[in-house]
Amino acid sequence: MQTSRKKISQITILDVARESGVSYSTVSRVLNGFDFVKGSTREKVLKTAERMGYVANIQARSLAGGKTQIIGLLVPGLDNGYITEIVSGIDQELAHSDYDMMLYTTHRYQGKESLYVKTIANGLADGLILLVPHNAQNYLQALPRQDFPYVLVDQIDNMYNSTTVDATNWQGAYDATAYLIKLGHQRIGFIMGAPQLNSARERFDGYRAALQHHRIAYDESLVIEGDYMTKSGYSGAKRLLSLEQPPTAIFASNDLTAFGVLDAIHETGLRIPEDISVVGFDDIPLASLAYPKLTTVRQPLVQIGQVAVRLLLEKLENPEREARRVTLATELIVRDSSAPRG
Amino acid sequence: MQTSRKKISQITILDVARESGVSYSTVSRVLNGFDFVKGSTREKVLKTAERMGYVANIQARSLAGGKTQIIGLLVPGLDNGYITEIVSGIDQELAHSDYDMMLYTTHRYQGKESLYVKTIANGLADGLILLVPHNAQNYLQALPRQDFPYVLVDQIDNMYNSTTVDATNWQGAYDATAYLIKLGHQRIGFIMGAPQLNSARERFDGYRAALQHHRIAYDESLVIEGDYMTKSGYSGAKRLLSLEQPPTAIFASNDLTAFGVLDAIHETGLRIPEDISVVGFDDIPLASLAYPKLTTVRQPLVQIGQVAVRLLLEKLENPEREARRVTLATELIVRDSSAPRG
DNA sequence: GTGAAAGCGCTAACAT
DNA sequence: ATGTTAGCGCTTTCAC
Repeated sequence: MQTSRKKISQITILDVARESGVSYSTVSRVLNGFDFVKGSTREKVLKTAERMGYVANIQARSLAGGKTQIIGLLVPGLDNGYITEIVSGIDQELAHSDYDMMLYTTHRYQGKESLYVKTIANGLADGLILLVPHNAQNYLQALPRQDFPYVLVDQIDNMYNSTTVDATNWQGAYDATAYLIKLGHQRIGFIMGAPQLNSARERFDGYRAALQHHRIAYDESLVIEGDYMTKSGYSGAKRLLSLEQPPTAIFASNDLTAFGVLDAIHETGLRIPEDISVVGFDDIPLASLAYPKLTTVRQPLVQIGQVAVRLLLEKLENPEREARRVTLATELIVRDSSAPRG
Repeated sequence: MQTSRKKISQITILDVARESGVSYSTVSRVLNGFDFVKGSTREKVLKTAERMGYVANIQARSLAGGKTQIIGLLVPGLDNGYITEIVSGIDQELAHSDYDMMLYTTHRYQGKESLYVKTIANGLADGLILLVPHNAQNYLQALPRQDFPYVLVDQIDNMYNSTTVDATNWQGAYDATAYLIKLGHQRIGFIMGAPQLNSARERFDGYRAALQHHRIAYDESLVIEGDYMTKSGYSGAKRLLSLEQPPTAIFASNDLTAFGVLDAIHETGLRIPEDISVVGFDDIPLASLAYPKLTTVRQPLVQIGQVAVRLLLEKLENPEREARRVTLATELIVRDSSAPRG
């Protein structure tokens, strides 16, 4: 179990110190951008460090109580345009900062999440972004004390008062449903997302609210449980289509689900949108690549990631800052998968 | 510049030692699975560590010369199903091991790659997987001595004798082209990938070889430079379609490019595959979601990731192991975007 | 078998 | 403005 590899010899701060004729800590100060260093000394140190190809040892820095300039990112998985878009936003925003990103996937690793959080918070990173944590409570509990800076994305928590970023899920779903109603659709199927997720519940509520406001009776048989995955869209649509009175439109809780719906409908030979309309949610990049191009509710995915980073950076700079919740607006994007009721 | 956050107090190995009435180093030995520890002691230590919620500090472990149980992963970006599929394979395989993954995106950060490599190799990780490094040489050079374990995915390097994983790009392209020829196509457009990538050149060679073997004259006007991105597929197809004698089939160097081709063709009103056939490469998940479903050359993406991990783990266990190159087979997947010449 | 002690490379008081 | 020194939490000789 012990393959004690020799430590690869490194150029340390000490080497740089020796080489540039100053002390140990002066080099540290220069490297950390401290003020009280003479200009000429700073120059000299920087130059020799550069010349010697010095690279800071993050472990040591972290251990000694310094910052790692790394922010941890916990995501369920990478198999989803929704996630990767947000990650991309995080990535972009981080590029403008001095921070690097370290990404952990929790997918398939049940129960490992809290270990990850602990490890990250133990010093591996200066801050943490939790993407769609399926049970935020558990994770947050794992945080050693609540003073470790973190931001929740697309999931609220009601135990700790966390800083969060999300989108107007309710409003988005309401808008999409109202839009379909305006097109003349009365029987609108709904395929729900993973019910443990806040967004799924909010979208469901938005759907129902729109029906109610337009005096359309809520029909339980038109609502299918799902999990935000393509498969659930496929099977859900199959079920809806086999109803005695099938819907003339289907609102899928996210685009991935909508793709499954599209597929199921294609198989039956029905035409989209002539025979049946389909609307998704998220506007992931593929939405406009699908055939027909998907009408959907756009979440500003990239922006969500960027805002998450900004909020975290704020916290990092000023730990006393109050937690807050930022909710970004969604927008209905009408493409080719929806049309007036035929 | 200095927001000296207090170090968050941790449960250390020392706490566990005190609590279980043994020494400091005994705990370390137990935690590292050393042999010479009495069974009862081991039990006791393990139990108290568990009870106290002890989580190892990776920084400290690494600094002291231990292993981090982290493998670093360098990817250009996450905006591509091709990458995320491989990452997913890596992730899956890692789940069966004691290692965690730390992912770095180099996208947009020109010149930062070698810094990353250095940082990672400095102790942040025990090994490194480089995904499609655009100029491997530069990175590898950065590795402090050549004894840091790493694996190259989908890119060969001819300077250092690196362990690599890739797929049969040449053969795959040959097969796809030969298939189109067999369908009766004579004028086959080709949209190339990013020319600095090995895979792009190999696929191009495969395309030409197939033409030659079937005695079809190579027509330069049918070959468009691209970069593996959707846009280049779109603009490339537009150009091909506006030719005096447009091709009856287009072979795109990857699926992303093929999507752009599909889009461009749809816009002109031409039917796929009746009027024109399209073939891609990679078989990313969307390939079967596109309309029409894309005929493509499947790369075993997930498997590539898995193999990369296995090779790295081998190296980790036995640093003396020789470098080797594993090339996995591609497979032509015929779907709905190709048909005999009309 | 187990404990004591010396670092790993760095930051952050504390001096000067 | 710069040097000195004490750790951070851990692994790893070296003793016992």
